[in-house]
Amino acid sequence: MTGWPPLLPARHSGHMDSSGRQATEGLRTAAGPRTAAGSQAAGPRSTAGAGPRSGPVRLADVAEAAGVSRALASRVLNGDPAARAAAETKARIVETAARLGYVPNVAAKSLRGNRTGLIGLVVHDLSSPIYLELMRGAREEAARHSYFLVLGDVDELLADEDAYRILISGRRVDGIIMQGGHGELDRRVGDIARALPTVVVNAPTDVEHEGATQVYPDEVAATRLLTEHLIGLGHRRIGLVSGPRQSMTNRLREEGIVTALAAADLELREEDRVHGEWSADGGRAGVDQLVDRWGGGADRPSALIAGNSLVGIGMLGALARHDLVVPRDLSVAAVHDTWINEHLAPSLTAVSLPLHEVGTVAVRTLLAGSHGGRHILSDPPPVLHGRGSTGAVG
Amino acid sequence: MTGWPPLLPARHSGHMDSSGRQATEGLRTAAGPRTAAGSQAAGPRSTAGAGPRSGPVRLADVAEAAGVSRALASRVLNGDPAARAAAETKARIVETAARLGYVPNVAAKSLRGNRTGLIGLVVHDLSSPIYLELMRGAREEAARHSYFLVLGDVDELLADEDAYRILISGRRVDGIIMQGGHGELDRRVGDIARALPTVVVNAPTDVEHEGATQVYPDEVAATRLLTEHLIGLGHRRIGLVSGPRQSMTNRLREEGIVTALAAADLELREEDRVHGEWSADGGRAGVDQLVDRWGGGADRPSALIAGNSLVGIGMLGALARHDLVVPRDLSVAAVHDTWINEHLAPSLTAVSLPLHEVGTVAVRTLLAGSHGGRHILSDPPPVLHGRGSTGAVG
DNA sequence: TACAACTGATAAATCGATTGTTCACTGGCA
DNA sequence: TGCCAGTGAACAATCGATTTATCAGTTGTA
Repeated sequence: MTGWPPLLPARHSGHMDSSGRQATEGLRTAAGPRTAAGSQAAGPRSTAGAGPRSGPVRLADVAEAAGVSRALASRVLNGDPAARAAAETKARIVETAARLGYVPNVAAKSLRGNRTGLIGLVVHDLSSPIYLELMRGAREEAARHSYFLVLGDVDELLADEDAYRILISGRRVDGIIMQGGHGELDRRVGDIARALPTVVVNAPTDVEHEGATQVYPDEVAATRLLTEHLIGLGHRRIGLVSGPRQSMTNRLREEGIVTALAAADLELREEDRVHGEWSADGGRAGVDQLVDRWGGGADRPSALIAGNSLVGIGMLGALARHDLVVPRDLSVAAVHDTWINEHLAPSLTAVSLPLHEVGTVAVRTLLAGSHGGRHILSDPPPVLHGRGSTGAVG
Repeated sequence: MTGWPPLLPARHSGHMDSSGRQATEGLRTAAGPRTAAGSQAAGPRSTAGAGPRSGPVRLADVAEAAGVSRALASRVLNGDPAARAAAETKARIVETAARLGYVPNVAAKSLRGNRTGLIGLVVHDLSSPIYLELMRGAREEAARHSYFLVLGDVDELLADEDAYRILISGRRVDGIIMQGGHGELDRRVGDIARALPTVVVNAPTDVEHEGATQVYPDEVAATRLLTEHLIGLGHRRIGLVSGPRQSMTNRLREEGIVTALAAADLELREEDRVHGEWSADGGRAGVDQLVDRWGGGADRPSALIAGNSLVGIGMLGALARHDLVVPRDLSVAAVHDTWINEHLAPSLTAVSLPLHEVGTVAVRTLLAGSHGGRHILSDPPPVLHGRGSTGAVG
């Protein structure tokens, strides 16, 4: 009625914990002591005297109710082929478990089985709709295998030695999926991968981390498609506002653009590209910088590619503020198709990457045992969504 | 080198699992059998003959190395005041643990302590930037208490009896934070709260779920502020595009609007409100509907309030498509301030709600033992961010 | 008639940490 | 000397499930 009894347990005064946190603080689940019976050592089963048990149903309860041993109950309920039991017995066990509402205790399973059923998902950009799609894919695939996702944060993990140790070394999770593209983290991937199966997603790095598998979409194909679309519309000079120049993601995306342009005997001019952050602010800053370069003159690209969706949103806003009308004065096309794109004014042309699949495959790879190396997803291929922000040149 | 040995274990042919999933599939961590020594029953400690142990460092290892019992090591490392040990001994234990790189096994701790260190976060709208902020707040607060968040999905949980049972009854998490506003789930909150400490966030429901605490921001104050802003700009007729009419969230938001309007002797006309989904699509549909009602005439509100940020984005897009210029023809203001708002063209005026704090408080409430009832967050208060989408009437 | 093989099932060890209880000492005091 | 209280620390039960041996019967077979 009044809710849950478990309050924060009385705090110990001295903490040996290296951090200043309240490690002991927390919840207690409902169970409580099973029977007040304290010591009754090895006496012959004292089935008498004990109440009907209050806590959750244990395997032992099922076994007892079904009149078999815990061992057999365990095997039958887990579908262990080594469980040689009469069909009738099997049925009885299963039925009893269902009747009693038996649910295995996860902690006990983990302890014994050395497997937690959890996958750590370590991100550093929880606000990006781009990353969310990946996260959803991962979650769904994990669920399919009865796994759950545990959320971690890169910066926190790096800042907090303890959290880091607990997550990585405390065997709290069976494996880790990390969002790459975070310099500091990228440098520690090796350590992590040595402790746990590790998959790095969606932001390839140059270093081939020992043991960590990389999973990412076909970036080159995506920007190639985008560029071909623009060329098809008659654009001959195309600019780019992207993320950090040296990041591998950017380099791959540039590669796609350059390739497509080259095929049409065009090139990506040095003066037409700007590099900054992978964010809306970055997009705005990029546009400001370009407009500044152009100085009001007409000597400018007729189309701009946004390094990602966020950058694209920032660009549209900034262009409007500079009184440049899209697509009349300038076409804009972005990498990543999110739900926002079609609601912008003008709606934003974009190429979609299979981020959902990246998440899916990351989990699958992890569960199958990661082997290091890179895994480029080319299926499904990038798809172009032509919208209002791109128009024919002229 | 080749990566992680643990592949998917050979699959059992027959599954007793009620679902069709591969419950046994998964990862195995590195440990492996500790020593090949099989049976050596109760013989006097055979410390000899065993290698130096390959797996992770256990408490027993620390104890042995420090020359004390496991019990004492445990107490000292946990800062248990009941640990009466010479200062020197304590120091030796702590030092040894550090030197060996001891990290407690989470599963063992959970099993013994009946506490997992995990909080389930069950959402049904992982793509909304609104909800993300809440999620970040929750994650941060959880981390502060050495808790981690486990991600769940409402629909999945409802659809998959097994997942539901594992998460709720399997003692996989110590408590649950649920995103309210999902009819089907709202109806089952009572069951869940009976099994686990439960907090429902950000979408109040009428039913006072027994045992579940509700935490949400001061919706009324938010829309009141928004409305006052518009009235201050000279608007006398204000419309609303919102979510489901009967949802409590909507009713509270309408209440704020009506209150503010009444204070200025104005009212919210029936014909000026539209109800639909809490999404950008909903916003678009709402505008389409209103425009249809107006039929091109000038008999319409001079300002519209968007029930939330997503709706606002959809509205701006739709208005542009109808050739209505914001804010010249119509002002628009939304509930929720997200990063997108300032990048839209025009930038979107909005009132910010303390979603981050909702997440924070939800976790804190859960850890402190939830007591049922409602918890309305009025600190920090809603803040108005005036931007380009609202202008003086005229 | 033995011996092996198979059936149906159980006992007990194990996973790693926590914690109630007990034990061996050492001084202090009568 | 004898007893009590306080220190410093160890024993052993426990949490709940998995799994390796092992066992008692029964059948088949050489």
